[in-house]
Amino acid sequence: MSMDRRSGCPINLSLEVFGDRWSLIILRDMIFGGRRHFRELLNGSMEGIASNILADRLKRLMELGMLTKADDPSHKQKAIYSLTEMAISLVPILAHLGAWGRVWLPVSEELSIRAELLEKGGQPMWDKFMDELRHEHLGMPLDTPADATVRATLQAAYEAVVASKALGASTAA
Amino acid sequence: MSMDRRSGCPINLSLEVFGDRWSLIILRDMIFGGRRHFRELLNGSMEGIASNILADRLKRLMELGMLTKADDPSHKQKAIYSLTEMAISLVPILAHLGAWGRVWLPVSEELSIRAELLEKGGQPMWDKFMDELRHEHLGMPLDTPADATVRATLQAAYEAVVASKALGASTAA
DNA sequence: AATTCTGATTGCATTTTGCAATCGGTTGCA
DNA sequence: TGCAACCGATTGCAAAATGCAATCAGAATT
Repeated sequence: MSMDRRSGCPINLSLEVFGDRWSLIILRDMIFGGRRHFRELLNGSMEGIASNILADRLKRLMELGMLTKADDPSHKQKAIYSLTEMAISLVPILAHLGAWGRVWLPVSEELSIRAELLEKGGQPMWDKFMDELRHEHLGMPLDTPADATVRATLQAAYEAVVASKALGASTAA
Repeated sequence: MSMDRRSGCPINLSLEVFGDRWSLIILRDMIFGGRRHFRELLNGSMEGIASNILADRLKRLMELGMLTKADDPSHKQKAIYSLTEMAISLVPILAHLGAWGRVWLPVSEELSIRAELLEKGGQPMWDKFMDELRHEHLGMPLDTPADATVRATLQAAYEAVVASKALGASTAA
């Protein structure tokens, strides 16, 4: 992954950050999956990222200022990766991207429910989510502490679809 | 460029469409630059795309349903590339991406003025722009014909910044 | 003491990219 | 009629990125 700086165009520069097949997947798993450790990202990735690519992209995202790394007090070898504000502010873009993909690409039902909810929730939901991420990753106080976090809400919806699909399959069989 | 279909996640599938360094640049030049021909895209590209990469991406974007190709009546060898609705509906994503890049990346002043105006214009401006693109590329009637198109407005702002920078440089020297 | 888990690194084959040269056909101009 | 410029690509080749499996050393668990 080179860093050409081919032009000062905002879209081009953004593409030089995300214009590969893994960087945004890693950020997606951190943001929506709540993953913070190397192994979580490695094994939890649905798309099966290779460890050398993961290591390379984590390093690159740190150099770009999207992530920071800190020692995990509970384990001398563990590193905790945190999102920076630069990465947290991608939430609206991810929401739009998910919404677009849901319309135009062959998404699976259970994996697109999150995108659907996030689209319907709109800016208020994105703001709440970003606030929660700032709390988790930057240690900032929550604006308005809520009983159900956005991530938990999305996760619950996902699991409900998976359960209903399993039920439908078993009754149909 | 392979088409893995690594997972049915909307973000992943979107990334399998845009997750490279050129596809979105080509769409940007077609959408904001109004380019329709191979040579226009080849020579007009600020980032200097190679002709084989351009040919490959145009083919791929057509396979994905983002572009169509038609003969140019004025020239037996010329092909006109048109955006499909799938591509036109990327305008809000490009607007967000530009806005994000403008905040977090070392954009140049003259190249980011468009992103700034597009961000300030918000959804109404995006809607108007998409309407104009549908007219240009799909032959649809304009909802509300306006004197100044969005593209012309953005282009004029760009040229004003270039001119003022040139003026500033000459008076400073 | 042995096993498992941690965040990586290494080697290697395959694929993709970037670059320059070139292709056969078309057009505009002298 | 000749000829240069232009049309959308294609080809060859070196360099870089990717995907995959094996492996690493230190730390924690059993």
